[in-house]
Amino acid sequence: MSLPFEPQSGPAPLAALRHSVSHVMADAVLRLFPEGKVAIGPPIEHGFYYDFELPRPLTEEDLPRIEAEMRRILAEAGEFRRLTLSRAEAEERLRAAGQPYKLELLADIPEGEEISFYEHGTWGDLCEGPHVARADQIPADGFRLLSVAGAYWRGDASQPMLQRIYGTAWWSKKDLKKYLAYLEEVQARDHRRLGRELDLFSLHPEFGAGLVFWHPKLAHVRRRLEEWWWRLHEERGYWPVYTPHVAGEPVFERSGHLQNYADMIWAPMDVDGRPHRVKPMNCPGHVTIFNSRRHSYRDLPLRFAELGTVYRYEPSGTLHGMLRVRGFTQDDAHIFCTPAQLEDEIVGVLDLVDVILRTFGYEYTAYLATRPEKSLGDDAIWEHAMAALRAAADRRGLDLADDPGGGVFYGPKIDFKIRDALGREWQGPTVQVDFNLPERFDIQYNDADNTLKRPVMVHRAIFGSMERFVGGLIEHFAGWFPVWLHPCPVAVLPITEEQEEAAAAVLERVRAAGFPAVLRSGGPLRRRVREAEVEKIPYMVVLGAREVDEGRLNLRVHGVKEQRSLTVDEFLGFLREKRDRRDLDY
RNA sequence: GCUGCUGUAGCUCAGUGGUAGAGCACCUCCUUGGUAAGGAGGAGGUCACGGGUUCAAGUCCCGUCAGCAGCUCCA
Repeated sequence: MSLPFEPQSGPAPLAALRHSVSHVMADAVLRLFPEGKVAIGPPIEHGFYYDFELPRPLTEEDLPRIEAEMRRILAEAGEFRRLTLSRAEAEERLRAAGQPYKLELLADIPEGEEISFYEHGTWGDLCEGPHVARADQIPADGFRLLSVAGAYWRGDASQPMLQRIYGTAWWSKKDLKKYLAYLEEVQARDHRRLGRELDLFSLHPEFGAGLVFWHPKLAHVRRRLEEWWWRLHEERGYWPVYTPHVAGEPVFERSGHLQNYADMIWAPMDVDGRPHRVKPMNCPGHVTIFNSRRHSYRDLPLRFAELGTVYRYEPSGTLHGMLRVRGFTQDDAHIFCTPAQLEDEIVGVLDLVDVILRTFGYEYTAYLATRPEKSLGDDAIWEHAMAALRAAADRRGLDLADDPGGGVFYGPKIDFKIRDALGREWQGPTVQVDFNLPERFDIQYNDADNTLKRPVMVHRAIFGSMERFVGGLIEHFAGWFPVWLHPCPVAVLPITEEQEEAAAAVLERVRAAGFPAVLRSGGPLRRRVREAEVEKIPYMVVLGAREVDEGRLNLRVHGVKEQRSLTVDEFLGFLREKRDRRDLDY
């Protein structure tokens, strides 16, 4: 993740600063809670955390107190000293300090490795370092404690839950302020907040947690995306299919989903005495269509596409707005091809991924996820698939980072990570080769030599889920959708009642050209301009007596200082161009 | 799912165990306005839900549901 500013450098790497601040924080927390136990406290991307076991839960109100204590410590701490101890000495010291978690960490240090402590003032901690040299190098106004949350000891859900304090630290107050401003920007773009403010979507517990209601404006965005998506797929030889949302349980036993992911599938419902399930995936449906007749090698590759809505029973604590939900629509497709066609098919997918991601201004990185420990299929077939993925990426000039062992049990894949306007990374498209499902459903084609062969299957999704992708777009664009997606790019504002008729005529023409628009009359213009701006409407057409006389309109564009005078035709031409080129700016 | 926090008007939030509040949004009227908040009035509440303590609960206790910050998980 990259930040929109270049942080100042200091006498040590930022990570050393943050690590040191985390030590000072642990010192401060133990001064306030002498019976507390400390666990781990590493530097992280833009700050640090430290995990504690404390006699009572911390609240946000404790953070300023801890910060104050930290500043007291900094004033008197002096040097950060590194000392190496023998294992016995270290054990003795941690036992005396009553620090069971540290003793566990010590026991994990392999024999023969150096055991080091870092001390400042009266505090010492088992630690590899590195740290700053002296406490006075830490700017007292360059750090801030941010939040408290639970975290399992060693990240293991069966271990005790500790309390984690997150903080951030920089070499200057200026950088800290910039970072806090960045966090505020992240908050201001939060799709849940914009979803409410702009009336985009809602969630309703009485319908169920994690089920999204798309309000008209966001539904418009989605429809535009879907229309474009279908056009791109039809141009590339995909065929639309529709498959049922519910299936008898044996379908998911055969696919293996029930055995492997029972927890993630919604509870069964009884239909005519037989258990049925709501589908967690679209692939069994697509395979079933493939299998409904005998295929020739001449049919391949066969590409089935569906905006398929699936339901997965995600744990309650993981639900998050539109980004992590229990019902969502995948932009799913399955390609059935011969092993020899695999590489070309993957090239086609990589090309489509690039076309789609570039349109939104997303940068992306691709990862090749290789064979995991637990997996199916023999080595030769894995090798062939990985070679195809690599060769395809190579032909596209796409660099593949490695994700060793990150593949799914049924085959290797390429995953994309996308970077949004704030430099944050999101889970992006995925292309997966599958050897398992063709096997399980015994799918075949009749080859040129009149023998039955097993096709290879490629799963791929580009948006991933409409919910997650559109939620991400809300944040990426901060609610300012580009013209081609915008649910209402134009507000027509007559200055007085005198211009209402002319305004209505302009409104009609804008709408007829395919752009949603609203007419807002009554009350001061200032107010209506503000309201349209708050609603994130990029184009305001202002009509006063002057404009009506001249047969022109006055155009106010978001983010542009100068107003423009245009005819309606010029304005519509301008809008069409923005739309058809899918421009990202206004 | 786990830990902690939170749940009061559509939104953001005040509210000592004793008659339910503000700003914004909404509605009505006035204002006819030149590029980010004109004025006045009005309506709006099962204080998340279910139990309990108490003469009395928005307020204290327990449970449920949901949301939030993380953790674990995400075929």
